[in-house]
Amino acid sequence: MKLSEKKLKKKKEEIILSAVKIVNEKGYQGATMEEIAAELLMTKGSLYYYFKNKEDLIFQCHAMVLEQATLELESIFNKKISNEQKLKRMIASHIQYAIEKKETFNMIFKPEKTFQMEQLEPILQKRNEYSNWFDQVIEEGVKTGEFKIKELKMARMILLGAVNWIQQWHKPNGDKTTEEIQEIYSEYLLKVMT
Amino acid sequence: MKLSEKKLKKKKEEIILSAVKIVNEKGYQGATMEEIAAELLMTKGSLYYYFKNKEDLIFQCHAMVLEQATLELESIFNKKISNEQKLKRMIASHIQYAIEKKETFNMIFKPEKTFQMEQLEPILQKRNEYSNWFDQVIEEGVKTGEFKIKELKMARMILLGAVNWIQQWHKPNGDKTTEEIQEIYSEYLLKVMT
Amino acid sequence: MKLSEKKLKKKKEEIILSAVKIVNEKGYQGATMEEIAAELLMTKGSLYYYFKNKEDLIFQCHAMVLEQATLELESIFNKKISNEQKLKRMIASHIQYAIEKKETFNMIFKPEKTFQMEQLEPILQKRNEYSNWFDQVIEEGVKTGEFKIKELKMARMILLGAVNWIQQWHKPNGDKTTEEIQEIYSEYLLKVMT
Amino acid sequence: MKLSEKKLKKKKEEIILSAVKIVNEKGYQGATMEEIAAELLMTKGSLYYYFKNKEDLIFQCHAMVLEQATLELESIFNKKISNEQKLKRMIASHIQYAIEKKETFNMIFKPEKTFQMEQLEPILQKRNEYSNWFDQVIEEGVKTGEFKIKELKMARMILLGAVNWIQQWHKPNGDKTTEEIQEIYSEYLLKVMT
DNA sequence: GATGAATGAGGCTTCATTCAT
DNA sequence: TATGAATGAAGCCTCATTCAT
Repeated sequence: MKLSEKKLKKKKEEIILSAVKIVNEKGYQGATMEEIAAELLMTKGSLYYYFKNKEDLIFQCHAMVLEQATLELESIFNKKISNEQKLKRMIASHIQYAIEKKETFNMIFKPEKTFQMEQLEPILQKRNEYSNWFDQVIEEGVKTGEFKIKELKMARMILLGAVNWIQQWHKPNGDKTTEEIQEIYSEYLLKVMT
Repeated sequence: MKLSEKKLKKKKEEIILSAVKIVNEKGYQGATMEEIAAELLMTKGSLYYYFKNKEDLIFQCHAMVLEQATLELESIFNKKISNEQKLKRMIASHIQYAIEKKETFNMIFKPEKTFQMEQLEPILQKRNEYSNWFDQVIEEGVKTGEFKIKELKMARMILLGAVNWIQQWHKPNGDKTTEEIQEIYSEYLLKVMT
Repeated sequence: MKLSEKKLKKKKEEIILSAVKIVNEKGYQGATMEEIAAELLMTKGSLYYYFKNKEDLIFQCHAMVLEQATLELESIFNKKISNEQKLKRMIASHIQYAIEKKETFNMIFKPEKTFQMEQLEPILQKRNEYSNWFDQVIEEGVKTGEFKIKELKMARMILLGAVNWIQQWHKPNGDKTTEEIQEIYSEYLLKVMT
Repeated sequence: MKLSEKKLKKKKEEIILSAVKIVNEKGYQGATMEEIAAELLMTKGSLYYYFKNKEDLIFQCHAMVLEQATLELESIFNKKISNEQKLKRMIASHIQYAIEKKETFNMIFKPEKTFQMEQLEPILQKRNEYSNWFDQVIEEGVKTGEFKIKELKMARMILLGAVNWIQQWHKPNGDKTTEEIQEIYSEYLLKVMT
């Protein structure tokens, strides 16, 4: 039945969203099934109808969030604009996640050491996929002469690290708007590339 | 009694070191008093002679580590070298922590959301002290014309974020030595400043 | 409605058979409604259409199994053969249950301590009915002089105990066939009676 | 410290005894850590100071009980009496367990299907050790001509089965004393051997 | 100072049971 | 009739904390 399947999927997603929220507030260990369920006005027992156990649930959180973020990067990559522009936009996209979708963002870049090997592997792979879009743009940019760096990977690491850090200090009502931050960061970070 | 006080302090430090290690491996929630004690061939009961409770212990871990790291920055700042050189050395010092003293490092820059407000405040203050040495060097550099940036705080954030990120990807037997990483990072990051 | 009643009864029996199987594998506590239902490609919710609750279902398992086994003994008792022959055949029948219908057999002679008094009573009564056929044959045999024992009940207990125990050690591919076991057991056990 | 070790051992034994009792009343699955602890006026948490988990506790129950029972058989075997006498006494010993130490007895002869392979193996071995003393007496008896049976194992199985069954029907205030039961059973069962 | 032992709260998980559809 | 979904009680287990010795 298409309908019931859809419903199931939707519910799963709701739960995942709730879990993402709690996990980002409290971390993997700190998040409790109780709280995740309470957020949705469910009882914790119900969660086990949808997910095998806590690890499974948290794993699917990672998977889902990474999926979305990666799609966004991909679409930027496929636009017909200069590599410099692409990189700027990617940085902006990433910053927006860090600031405005703090919850989902943390999930991507705070690799908890809580997964068994079998589950950890696919996550790391998906994370690589995500980073890969940055690498590709930088590489292209180097080819076209827009960027002038030798240590590609290092440059990418600096870039991601700098941007990820934002959510450590950013506060909703700070003295800079999201746009300003995006502007300043991309300006300064592009300096690294040139 | 000077002697017994010294002994007490030494013991406390031993415990803190053990705790730092475990916390960085497992996180705040994951670290157990049992394990922290076992590391020192003690029983967990004994820990409560030295620390009021788990939170207190972990708090003092942060305090101690930050103290040390800050002293190191201070000594660099007081050397008679150019601001560019100072910044390079600070970055190098920070990178070394991130790579070779991973355990203590994490403690500085992974602010767990586990502290009550009373305890959190002094930690944040100490962290500010640490960051402050970076700010001061950058500010001096701008004054002398070595650096040319308007957004001081932002630049410092980019710098710290980039460097902090290292320990997310660095592996002991990677293809770059600590020195190479220090070299590349300070080169690329100084580009931001100029 | 004859037809729908028949259907209902058939379905109930199917469920009972499934339950018998699972209970004998896992015990009362270990058997789950989920698994019992899964065996029949149903969902556990459906079971409650046919049975009031788990206890009721398991109870009816016992009832059904005992019914069948008792009928078998009765038919042996009504044959025109010597009491010695009858007893031999009853032992053989019981052994066959123990070996080849292990699942149903366990149900008869592993009295779980899970029933409330109201439910337990009728089960014990039915079990008595079953045992009674043994008693009657032995009694008749004593009257005719075929058997020579004073403690009838004790003798029957020894007999049943010995035979019930078979399924504790019997393995499908052991070095004795069912027939051999039936032969040896009835020979040895008849020694007790004489 | 000899003393503290002794205390520990004693406590463990107390817990085991409590567990044996509960398990025999409710079975492995039915017995709860809560109840086992309550019996000793402890809290369930404390049990985990002495045993790794439920399985470990129950396993040690089996081990302890089997140990004791086996020692008893061994001492009978080493007496200077006829094999017929030995067998009679062994049966009596076993019956006494079945009747008066019901709780420990069940543990020996109700092989729960709850142990992992690693734990199950040593238990089965110990059970074999126990049965072995019966085998040896029977074998010796056959050699000396006291017993006249071909199927040794079968005879032993009949014997054990019959005796184990006692506790299924025996009630504290029945019309036979333990001594009478011992008398009748050994008389009837020795018939099988001759 | 140190520890063995106990505790109790809280977390994960299972499962019989219910009920709207 | 059947089921998908939800519930809540109960069980196992962990662990910070306490305290008598």
